[in-house]
Amino acid sequence: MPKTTNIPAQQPAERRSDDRYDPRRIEEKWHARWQADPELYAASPHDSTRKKYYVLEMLPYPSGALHMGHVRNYAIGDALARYMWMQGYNVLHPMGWDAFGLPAENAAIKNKVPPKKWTLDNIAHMKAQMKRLGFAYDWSREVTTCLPEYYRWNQWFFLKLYEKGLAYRKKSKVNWCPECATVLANEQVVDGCCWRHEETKVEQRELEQWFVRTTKYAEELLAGLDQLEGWPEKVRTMQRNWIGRSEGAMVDFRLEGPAGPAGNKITVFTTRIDTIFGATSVQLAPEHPLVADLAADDDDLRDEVDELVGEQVKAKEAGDIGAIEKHGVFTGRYAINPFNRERLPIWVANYILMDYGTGAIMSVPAHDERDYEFAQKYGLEVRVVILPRRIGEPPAANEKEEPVLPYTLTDSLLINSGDYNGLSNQEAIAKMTDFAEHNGFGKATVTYRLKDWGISRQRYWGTPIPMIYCDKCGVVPVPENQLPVLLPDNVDITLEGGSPLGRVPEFVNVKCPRCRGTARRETDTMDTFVDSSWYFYRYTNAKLNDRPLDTPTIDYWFPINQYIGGVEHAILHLIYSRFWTRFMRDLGMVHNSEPALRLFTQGMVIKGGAKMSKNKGNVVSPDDMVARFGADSARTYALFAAPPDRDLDWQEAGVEGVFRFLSRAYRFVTRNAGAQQDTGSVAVLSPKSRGIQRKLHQTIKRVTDDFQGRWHFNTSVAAIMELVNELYGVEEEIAAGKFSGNVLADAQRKLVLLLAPFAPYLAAELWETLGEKSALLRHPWPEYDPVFAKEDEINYAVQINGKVRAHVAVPADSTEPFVRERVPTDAKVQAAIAGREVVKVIVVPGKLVNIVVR
RNA sequence: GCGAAAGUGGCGGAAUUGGCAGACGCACCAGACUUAGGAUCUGGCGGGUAAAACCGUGGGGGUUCGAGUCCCCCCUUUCGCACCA
Repeated sequence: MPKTTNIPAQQPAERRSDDRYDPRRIEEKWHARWQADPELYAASPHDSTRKKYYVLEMLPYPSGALHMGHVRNYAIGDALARYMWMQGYNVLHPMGWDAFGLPAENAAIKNKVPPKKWTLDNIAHMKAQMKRLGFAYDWSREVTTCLPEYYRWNQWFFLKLYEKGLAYRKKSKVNWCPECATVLANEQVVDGCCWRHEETKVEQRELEQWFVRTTKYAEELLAGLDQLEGWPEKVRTMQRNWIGRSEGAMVDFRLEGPAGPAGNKITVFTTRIDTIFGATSVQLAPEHPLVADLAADDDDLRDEVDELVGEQVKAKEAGDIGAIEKHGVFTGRYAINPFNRERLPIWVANYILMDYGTGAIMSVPAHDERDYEFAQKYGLEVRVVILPRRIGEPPAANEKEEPVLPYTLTDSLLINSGDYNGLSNQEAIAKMTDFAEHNGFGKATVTYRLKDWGISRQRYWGTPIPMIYCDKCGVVPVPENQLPVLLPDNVDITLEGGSPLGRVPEFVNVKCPRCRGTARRETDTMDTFVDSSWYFYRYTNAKLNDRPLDTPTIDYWFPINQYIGGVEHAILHLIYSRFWTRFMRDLGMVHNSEPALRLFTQGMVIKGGAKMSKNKGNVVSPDDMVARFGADSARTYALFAAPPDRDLDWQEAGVEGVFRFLSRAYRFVTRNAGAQQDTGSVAVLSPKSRGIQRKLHQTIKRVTDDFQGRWHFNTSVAAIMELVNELYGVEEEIAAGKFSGNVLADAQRKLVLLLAPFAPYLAAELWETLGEKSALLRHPWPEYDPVFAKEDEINYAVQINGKVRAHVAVPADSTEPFVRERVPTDAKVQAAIAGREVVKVIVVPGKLVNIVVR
């Protein structure tokens, strides 16, 4: 353990003990008091007299212990919650546990401890840590997702999804993580690897799985982003990209020659139907169903296609499908362009993806870089059909028909396109789509990159999917009144051979709810992102046991005013929960369409330039920080070291600095708490008293502005440090009885109020020291008075030709003409401009004077 | 390749609208108090100079009385997207 300079316990005992900041003593004292008062942080259920404020931090996975990222996240939310309480709001500030998930199973395998015990033990420990850190949570609303009281409603919602046609079962290629031994959603695959195992390549497996129809809300999820002005633009962009809306048209190209089982036409998706006269081939994804037909009697072609499939799979697994070297093979067959009856060769190409659009494209080498590259490689015709020129504009003298020129949809027109020549691209798109629709070989289409959410997991520690398979009746939902389907205990957990629940006969074997015949339960569990998609609704009424939530209560609390968490959930959790909210809205259970008005994504906590991780051995333990410096120092440092949206480099010496600051605040207030009050006759304050009064109000303004605006709590803390430094500067005057007692008492009380959101333990202790009996948390936030904050005198910076050469003090209420006249007469200024001609004098009121000379 | 954010002392960072660059903290240096200091207090602390001048916000240009801040070009880092037809 590294040696530190400033451990309270190591200070000699003979120092004046009442003068020494001992966070352990203070924090243990208040911790005990706060524990005894469960109502302290409770939100009022329905308080129409006060405005509500719902501040939410993303709930943690109970991995075992809090890390510094948690501390930072919660320190931000807690400061905000406490500030809003002091502003008089009815604050809802809850906490819970995202308690299902694979690590519990891994721990079970490794340590032979049941997942439930492991999880609940971890929760108990982490909850104690949170309480010790002084976070003001309303624990009466705690949500633990692995308990039947919660997950039964996951099952209930699943039945609703099924009832509404939003949950369905489908056999398809799915992402499989061999490390997790389970399927992953598309959102959980990052660069071809598992989101939890960054080194593990995700494999493709053909499985029958449950899907949730997130795509039903694709359009709305996209459009809603425009309204989410309180969300970081970065997150909105990421979601827009993920949804990947693309407007275009489907067009059928009839197959020439015999048709096989896959039909007699190729449907392509294109966003650029206006370039269709420039199409010189049709290209299929290697896994397109038609390819099997075309290669039916051609072993060589089949081999070549297999090679293409292999190349694509390899590139996908490597995560660089974008860099794949284009490779294709001509099938020997042709398709007919419905617009001009041309025969186009049909190719199969390794860069065409089956899971986007229709898995088939028309290739227009002249106006698409990829098609151009492919055409160059294989000698396909390049036919220009667009000129980069406005309609009616005369051709430039050197106009050439060149491929792949940059052009916009409005500044261009069609050529070599039959009846459509001379139209702008925009017009052509509309007319050609119409034409295709009227003639039955195409239609306008919107495609999305977003896919339905695969929620089946072949794991034990999750919500059982409430479905039953009956040989006679098929898929039968578990009747609502039989919920919850309880997760059995004592399950043999391994990471091999499918769902652990499948090895529990008393779970699997069940009577069919319809025909009473023998049937089998679904043995997969739900993705844990189901749990976190709606947990924040449950907080409003966590103990309801006859329904998941109470709509009037939701209407009072929602939407969430401020959501705070890591940017790593920009796609996953934040898109699922936006989906879930709309689904609940359409069930009539909530009336908001978005869960959260504002989202804040805090930066990471790093150490020595690297993210804290056990592998790198650079983890700082919150317990250790609390033991050595106290919770207040750890929390305040987490806010002081960097603006909350930036990465924070944890430096132990910095925590010591904050500890020193809190010590100074503590010592000042304890030493001067009993200062005598003025008798009332002092009309004019001493300059130092006035100075403190001014600094106090300037500080109130700075801290309040930070809460209202940018949340740069690092500058808030710095401002309070300045105030404390200034107070130290007047201690002699206080000791001599020359300082205004009223100003001192006011400054001390307000200093404590300003500290309260950041260092709640210290603030509570000092509040009591000052003889205050009221609850600090509900005490009104101090108000800034501009009259007190105003400077008496302004020290103007005087520039000569833009360089500062002197300072001249003038009374603060000086008019601009006065300053303009007074400043140049100053001796130092005179000396600086001696002998030169004054061309111009620029006065910036309250700041500076610039004298331009020649 | 496309898009976004960032680049300021030895370090973390300040400067919200174009107006005194480096607040606040760390580290460091000096002094005071002390048997002692790793406590506390006071002072110093971008480079440079005896003191000035002068030079300094990734680099280069520009606009302006005045640029960390605005404009143009370039470099680096981080993040996101990347044959999406």
